[in-house]
Amino acid sequence: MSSESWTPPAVLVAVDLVILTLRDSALNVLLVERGIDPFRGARALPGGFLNNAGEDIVAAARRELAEEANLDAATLHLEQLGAYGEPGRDPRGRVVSVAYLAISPGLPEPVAGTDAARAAWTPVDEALSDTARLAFDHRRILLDGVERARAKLENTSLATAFCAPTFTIAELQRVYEAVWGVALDPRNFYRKVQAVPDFIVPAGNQRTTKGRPARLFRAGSRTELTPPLTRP
Amino acid sequence: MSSESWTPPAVLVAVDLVILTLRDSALNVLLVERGIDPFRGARALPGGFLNNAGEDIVAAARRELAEEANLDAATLHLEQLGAYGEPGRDPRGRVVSVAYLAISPGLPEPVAGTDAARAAWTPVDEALSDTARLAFDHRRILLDGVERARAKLENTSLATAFCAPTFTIAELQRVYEAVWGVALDPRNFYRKVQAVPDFIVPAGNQRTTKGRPARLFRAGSRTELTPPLTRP
DNA sequence: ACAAAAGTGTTCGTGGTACACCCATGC
DNA sequence: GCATGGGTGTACCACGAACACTTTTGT
Repeated sequence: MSSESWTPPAVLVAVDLVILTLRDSALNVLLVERGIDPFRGARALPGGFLNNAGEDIVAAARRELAEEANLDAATLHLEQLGAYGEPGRDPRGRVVSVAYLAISPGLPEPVAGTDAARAAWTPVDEALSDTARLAFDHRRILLDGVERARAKLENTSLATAFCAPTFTIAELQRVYEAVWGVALDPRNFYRKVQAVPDFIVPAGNQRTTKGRPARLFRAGSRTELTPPLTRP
Repeated sequence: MSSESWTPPAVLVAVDLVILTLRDSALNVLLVERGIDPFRGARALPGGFLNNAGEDIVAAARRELAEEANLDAATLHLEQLGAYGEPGRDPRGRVVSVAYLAISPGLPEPVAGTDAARAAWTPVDEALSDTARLAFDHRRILLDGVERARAKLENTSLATAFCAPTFTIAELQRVYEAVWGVALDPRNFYRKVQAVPDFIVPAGNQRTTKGRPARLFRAGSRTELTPPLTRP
């Protein structure tokens, strides 16, 4: 260690949000167009600095979720991805950003006249394309977020966080197919998810546009999936 | 957002290390006895503040690894666990700590007359016992680190990071048994690990204290295990 | 020879995949 | 009726658990 009179350097702490949802059976992420430098005009993940020195980091994430995306953190899944603190990631100075992954059901309106007017759902494939050019290291953070979601679909009930309070098994299947980017057999999927105790529980009937009406389900109490649903 | 003249609050950033190894077929973690307040005299994870505003966080982790544990980060596994930033976790003020998980092979001497003299390998069971009373939120960080290690044994070649450059399959099995806390069938384990392409590759012969000599292996190029080794 | 640990062969049951088939609705 | 999607039955195959058995060393 150094001498006792040495004091450690202070840095700025920000939060960034990877907010994923399903739109038209495709995985989408919420991006904002930056109104200020650096990276003015470029697209970026929603986020911002801590409000004051006493604000909890996850509280800051929830606040940004409300401010920038008009989403209620109480109703959706929110978990930390990690800290991104490379020197030089922000040209303004030393900023350490704590990234969070949020999963939102359906499509709660592509945000309207709120503080979040500049926010727009963007297909993940497009956001990660070479032409997208996200601000800062947000491409890296988005990649990590998507990978985290992919992995957690296997072992946890995270998929239900993409769905409305009640959903059909086919809707749940579309979550897996969109996030994993694969096609699954509906008949086997149907039995597989019901074989996991307390993963999903029945909740009545529904009729769809075509074909036989599907049963409705709610998310059950089980959070860890045993056995896991393995991707092909 | 607030007015443009508002400046975000600065906080202190620290790194904490969960360094795991195997000693006598038991999972151990490196703990240091704190020489200064707060929590003077209590045991804590090795760690410290960033050296200066330009230091990369993972570089700070590597530096602490060398200073406090006399370990070379180039030779061992190091990955981020996440950020721990609850207000009040450090009585000195607002500190956000970025925790790292390090895996070290064998037992590179319980550290000697170095800067790390106060460091000691401690069985994880003991470190997590109710009487241990780790400083700050280090019990939580240690729990997360152990759980991360457990999970990654299934899907990655992390287990080889606990082993010397060459090792026998029985030694590799002891890693799994110690980290998972279960007993495995040696015969099935033997074939299972060899069935994963490039997980481990042969490297000559060895004789042990008793019984038939075992073949030696090195870690292969494969990092993701497909199929995974599932814990019973 | 005996003990101990390494390594092999084989059986059995479970669980996933593939796919044929039946059911319930809208048109 | 037919088309469409929901839901069921079942045969097959692969893989893991269990365990008898053989091999190679030290003493």
